[in-house]
Amino acid sequence: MSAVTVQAKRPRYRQVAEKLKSAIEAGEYPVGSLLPTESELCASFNISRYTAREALRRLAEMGLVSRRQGAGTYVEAQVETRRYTQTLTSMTDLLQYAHDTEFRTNAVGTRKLGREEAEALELPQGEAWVTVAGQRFRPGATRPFCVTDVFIPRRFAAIQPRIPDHDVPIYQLLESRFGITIVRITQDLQATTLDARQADRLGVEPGDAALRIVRRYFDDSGEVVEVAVSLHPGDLFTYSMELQSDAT
Amino acid sequence: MSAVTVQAKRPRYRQVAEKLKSAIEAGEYPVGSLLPTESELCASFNISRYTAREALRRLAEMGLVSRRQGAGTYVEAQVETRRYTQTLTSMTDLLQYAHDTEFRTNAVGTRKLGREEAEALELPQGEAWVTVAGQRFRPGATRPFCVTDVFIPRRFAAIQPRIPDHDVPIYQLLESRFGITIVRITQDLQATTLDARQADRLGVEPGDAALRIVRRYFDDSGEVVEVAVSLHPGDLFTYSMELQSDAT
DNA sequence: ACGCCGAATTTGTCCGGACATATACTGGCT
DNA sequence: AGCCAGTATATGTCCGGACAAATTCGGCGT
Repeated sequence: MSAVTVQAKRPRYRQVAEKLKSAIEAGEYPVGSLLPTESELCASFNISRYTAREALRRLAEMGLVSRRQGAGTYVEAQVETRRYTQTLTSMTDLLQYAHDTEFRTNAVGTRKLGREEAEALELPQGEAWVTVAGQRFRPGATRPFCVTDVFIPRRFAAIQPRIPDHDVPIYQLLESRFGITIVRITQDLQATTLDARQADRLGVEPGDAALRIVRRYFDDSGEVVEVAVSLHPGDLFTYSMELQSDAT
Repeated sequence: MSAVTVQAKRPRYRQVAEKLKSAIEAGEYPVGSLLPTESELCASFNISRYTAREALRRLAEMGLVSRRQGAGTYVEAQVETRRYTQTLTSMTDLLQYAHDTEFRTNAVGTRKLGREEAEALELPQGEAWVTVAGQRFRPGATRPFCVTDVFIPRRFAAIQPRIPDHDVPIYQLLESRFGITIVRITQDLQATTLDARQADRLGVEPGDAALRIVRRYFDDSGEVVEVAVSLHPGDLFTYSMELQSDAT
């Protein structure tokens, strides 16, 4: 048994990938520089092109390199950053309430935002927005666990009639009605104290704590297509999320 | 020009992948069933095994199928679900505060959890835990924007001396000291009203609203290795997250 | 100086073949 | 009936070769 075949249980392309990874981490190939070409790797490691390509593919999947036809293999990062990702398979995971909850629309209209309101939402004031206000109930509950204010740019005003009894999220209405694709969502969560009007809508006492969630939906051109502000009484709602580390 | 070569610009393996994807979506291959073997695909599509494998690899990357050596290719899902993912590159993204904030340790000790406490954290009572209490300050601030209680299983008690002036998150201490890898993190966010003791630690008034975040860190065997409970005054802290849709 | 064109280079696609390894199945034995 | 070994089958690894397509770059002409 020769010393070269000590770690022989792992496939060849993996061994090559690990060697290249170590070399990158050691700074032998700085970020931005080119890795050896496939044929050079074939020669230096005495492997076929298949094996070299498979090794490079692994590095690309790890995010360490990127490949461009005709150009070569560029080093993108010196270390493989461990990442934690939260994956939302269904929108239920985002909204955090089951599909069988009941939504009651309180008001639908169009209006310009006042200064305070616009600043609080970081939206341009002076523009007209379609606004929707509603409450959400768990089955059989008398007290809502959520009140929501939704703001939609005026160019989508045509969906207004379909809002009052919508049983899918409004952003989905927009997607199907206007052929939009939501590619980015931001969420801000903050604890606030309820004022009299908010407490009344939630059926709790003024001064109680509530979780305020501001969701912004963006389409592929980066435009805001919906802003939703939700208030949840502290005793009725918990926002849960789970993060998995990306396995290598 | 024949009708077969109409969509000729896309590579062959992609065309095969799309055909198989359509067949899966049409229910031709139900979830749980086996897709044709590679050699069958080679025969029916008149392609080489390379092309068949490349097509199947794409399907596997989409999550539609899974492959097992010796067994075959199983259908995993009927449709490619659009997913939104939150990616945390650095832990700063998870903890939501910059690295230059200052942590002051108030107390480190070991104790058994009382009934109430254990139930609130969903941890087994009766066991002894290493506990750490501290505050976190923004640079130059006199009021903390966060007070934290950390619970660590007793088998990690050896890190206690390194806690008081730690400048990296405690979970990183555990990882490097005990060779653990955190593979899963859960977070629960809820709005609460501060009692007198909590308000005092935060330097605010009792009855104020606060954001309560419970973080649980799990290692690769599924064991809890750390539980951290943070309280943030509502006026000083917002938890922001950004979700991207997975491009196909 | 500037742009265009062609040659060299590099990765992408595709083929045929071979052997390794994991899994499932079958039949015989206890 | 249940266990075990052998066999068939499926995917995994690896090789050699060939052509396609994208990129780069130098040289040529204007």
